[in-house]
Amino acid sequence: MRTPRNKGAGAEAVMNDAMQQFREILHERSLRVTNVREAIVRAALSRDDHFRVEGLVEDVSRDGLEVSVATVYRAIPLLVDAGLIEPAEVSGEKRFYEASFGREHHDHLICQRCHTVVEFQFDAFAMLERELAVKYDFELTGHFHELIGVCGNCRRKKGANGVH
Amino acid sequence: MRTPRNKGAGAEAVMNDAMQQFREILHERSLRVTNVREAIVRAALSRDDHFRVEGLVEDVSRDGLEVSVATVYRAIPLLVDAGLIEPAEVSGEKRFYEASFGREHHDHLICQRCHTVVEFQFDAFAMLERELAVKYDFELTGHFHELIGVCGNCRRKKGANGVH
DNA sequence: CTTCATGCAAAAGATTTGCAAGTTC
DNA sequence: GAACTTGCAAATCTTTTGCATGAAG
Repeated sequence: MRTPRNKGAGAEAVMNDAMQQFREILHERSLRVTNVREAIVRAALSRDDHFRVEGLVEDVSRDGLEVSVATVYRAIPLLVDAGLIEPAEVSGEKRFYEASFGREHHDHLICQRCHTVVEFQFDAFAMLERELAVKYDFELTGHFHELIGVCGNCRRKKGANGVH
Repeated sequence: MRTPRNKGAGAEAVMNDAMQQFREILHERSLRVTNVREAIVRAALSRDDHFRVEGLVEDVSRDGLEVSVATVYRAIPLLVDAGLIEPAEVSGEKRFYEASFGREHHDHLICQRCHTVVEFQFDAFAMLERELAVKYDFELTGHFHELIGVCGNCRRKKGANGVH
C-alpha cells in the first residue's frame, strides 16, 4: 500500500542521516541525546505504516528498552520538527503518524468501508496550492489532503452505490 | 472570512429545508423527532463559524432549552449524515464543525501564527480529485483539504521568513 | 554539578456509555 | 404501550503535567 521503502542496504544510511538530523535539532535546542530518544526514532522510522503513540511504545519495548507513553508523547514534536515523521489520517478520530524522512511526500485516499489507505502523489495539486497561496498572500508551510471514498473492492462486495 | 451567508429572507427557508432533510434522516432510521434535536439543528445552522460541541450546548441553552453534552455528541453524527454540518479544521488537536447545508463547499487556508482561517473554493482541485479517484478505482464521497502557512500580515509583523 | 530527561501517577479534556425516568409514535 | 431519548454520572481514552530520581553535557 505504501511507496517503495528502504529495506535493504539503503535503509541503514537513511537511518543514520535521520538520526543525525534529529541530533541537530536536539543540539539547537540544548536538549540531550538519550538512548530513549534514539530508540523512539529508530522505532518510528522502522514503521512502514500509519502508527499511533501506543504502537511506538510497544515497538521500543519489543526492542529491549522500556519507555513510558509520557516520554513518547514528549518526543513526538521533536521528531516532527526534525522532519522524521508527520501526521497522517488527520480527518479520522484517532491520531496517526507516519515516517517521512527520506521518503517522498504523498497524500492519502482512504476507503471509508475497509479503511484501506492508498498513497498518491500528484504534482498538479502542489501547483494549484502554490497558485492559491499567492492569491491569498500566504507562505505555505504544509497541507493536509485526504480523499475519502469507497474502494473498488468494497463497491463490488456490497453493491454499486454508497448506501449502507 | 466566510462566504456570504443567508442572514435575511432566505435564511428561514434554508433552515426549513435543512430541518426537513434532518427529519427524513430520522424517519429513515426510525428515530424520533424531538425538540432537543431540532434545537441542536437550529443552533448548528445558525453558526457562521467553526464551532465545537460545547459551543452548541451553550447556544441551545441560550435559546431557552437545556441540553446535555452527551445528547449533543449523540446528535452530531445525525447532523453530519443529514448533510447539515461537516468537520472542519481537523488538523489541530481539537474537533471543529461547521454548517454546510445550503452553502457552497470550500476548503481552508490557515495561518499557523494568528490562526486566521481563509476559505477558498477552487474547482480545479475537484477535477483533479475526480481524475485520481478514477485512476485508483475509488468512488469519492468526500475530502479534507487544509493548507497551512503564514499569512501576509504575520510575515510583515515578525519578519519575512518562516523562522520563529 | 547544572540542566535536562524520565517514569509514575495524577490531572485534564474530550467523548462514550449504562441506566432510570421521561417522550414520541 | 413499545421503542426511543435524555440527563446524569461513571467510565474510557488520549494526552499533559508535577515531581522526585536518574542521566547527559
